[in-house]
Amino acid sequence: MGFKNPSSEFNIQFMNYWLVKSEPFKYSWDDFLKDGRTYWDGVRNYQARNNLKVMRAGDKVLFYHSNEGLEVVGVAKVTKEAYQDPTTDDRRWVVVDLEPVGALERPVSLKEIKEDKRLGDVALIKQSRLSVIPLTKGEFEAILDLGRG
DNA sequence: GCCAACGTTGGC
DNA sequence: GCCAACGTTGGC
Repeated sequence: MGFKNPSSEFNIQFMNYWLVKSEPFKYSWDDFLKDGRTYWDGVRNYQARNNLKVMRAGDKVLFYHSNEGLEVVGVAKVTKEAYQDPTTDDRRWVVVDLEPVGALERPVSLKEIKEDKRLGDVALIKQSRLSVIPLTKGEFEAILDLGRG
């Protein structure tokens, strides 16, 4: 999404939207709030990695609790674009930095997402094992909408 | 705890 | 390049 002007550093970029998964017993939304900022490490899947690589500073990211909770709990934003994953020497893997924006007033469950017509194509449903998922603006806003209670 | 879905690996 | 075996993820 978006396009570059190759003749300068000027970079016109549309906002992109994402959803990332975390198992709350490993790294929860509360841990994230406490840290105030984190690098999103541990991605070891090429498709998810490719998604990390095209994230741009300012992109909005929904924070989803997998395995336990099974719900979207908050919104984050990208504060630093992809760089070498500091937890490995393997050059294939990258992280981005994320900062919390705010919790949803009400968590949005996987069940609700599945039941919402606007969200029928979300990879969260179609590709349940992918841990970094692109969303359209409409999908992102639909989830925020559900999170307003 | 089980199992489906899917990615990766390795033998051929 | 195919495919079986295996490992991992994540929902139930």
